[in-house]
Amino acid sequence: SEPHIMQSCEPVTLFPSSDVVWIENDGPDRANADAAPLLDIGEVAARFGLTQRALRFYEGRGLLSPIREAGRRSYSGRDLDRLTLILRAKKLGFTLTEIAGMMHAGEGAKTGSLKLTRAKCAQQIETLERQQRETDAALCELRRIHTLLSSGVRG
Amino acid sequence: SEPHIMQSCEPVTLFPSSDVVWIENDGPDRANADAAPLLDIGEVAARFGLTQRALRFYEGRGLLSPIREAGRRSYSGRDLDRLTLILRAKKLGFTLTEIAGMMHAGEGAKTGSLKLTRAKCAQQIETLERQQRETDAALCELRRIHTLLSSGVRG
DNA sequence: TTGCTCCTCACGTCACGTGAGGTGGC
DNA sequence: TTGCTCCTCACGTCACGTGAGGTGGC
Repeated sequence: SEPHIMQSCEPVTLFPSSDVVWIENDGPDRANADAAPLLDIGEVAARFGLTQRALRFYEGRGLLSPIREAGRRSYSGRDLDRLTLILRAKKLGFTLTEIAGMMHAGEGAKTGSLKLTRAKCAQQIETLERQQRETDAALCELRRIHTLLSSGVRG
Repeated sequence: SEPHIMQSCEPVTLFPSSDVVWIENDGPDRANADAAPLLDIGEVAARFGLTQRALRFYEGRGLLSPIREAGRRSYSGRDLDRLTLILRAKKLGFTLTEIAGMMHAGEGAKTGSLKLTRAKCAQQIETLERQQRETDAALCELRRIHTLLSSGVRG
């Protein structure tokens, strides 16, 4: 019931002799449990802490494709697995366009997983490290200012 | 000629008995040097490492207002001072809307400086710290994946 | 009939990028 | 006339937020 838990070890599959990782979910059982009831958009939004608008937006971007029942979206276990993957990739800082590409590359080969190349991984690390340095510098400056405000000029 | 140098100590003025800081520039002499030649948008963009589009956009947001000479924008020393302030505040992670507010609050009181309250400063620190934690977690995971890719499966 | 949840446009936000078509002076 | 720099719309991008107006079943 808590999709936001911090995991210290996320499932990742190495593809032998290749520069590719497949990011996948730990519960390959849920997708098989097609007996599980379908969820409507309100339920999914609540469980994942998203807005309904976000879910519709992901669908518009081709990342999700729940079936329709009487015009309403109905999400299967497989849809929830995909959504979990999307959110994991988002946490890693990838754009929806990038995630769509990684999903597309996952289909056929290893359906239900995201294809992440070694080069892409390294590039993302560099991007986030630069961002980290910039935020560090900003925090340093802001803390200096805040210290001035706290310690100073009260009398 | 290098506007991007890292400064370990940026000029900040304390307003006695108040929870307010005025962020200002160290060169209050340049604004007086009105004898300095006016620069066109191409020059300013080149000197500050910005696009002309960005400068026009800041103007549209009311952050800059260079005079027009024969239809062309002409930037004074005072305009360059304002631009320097804008870029400093951007580095601290403030939005243009926030910067406009800080500039507005600076006019009349301490023209040519940005008004930063203690509360706003603390809030911004919290925002950046949360962002820092999220990026940290992402980097941790990406490095783990990258290590797997590097060390693993070559034979 | 009211109330709830869902639906589809479609415009707004943020900080610009990117042409499209036109002007002025060398 | 060509070439350069500047100009003003105005649409595109990113990931949604936010109504606007309408539907179906309890």
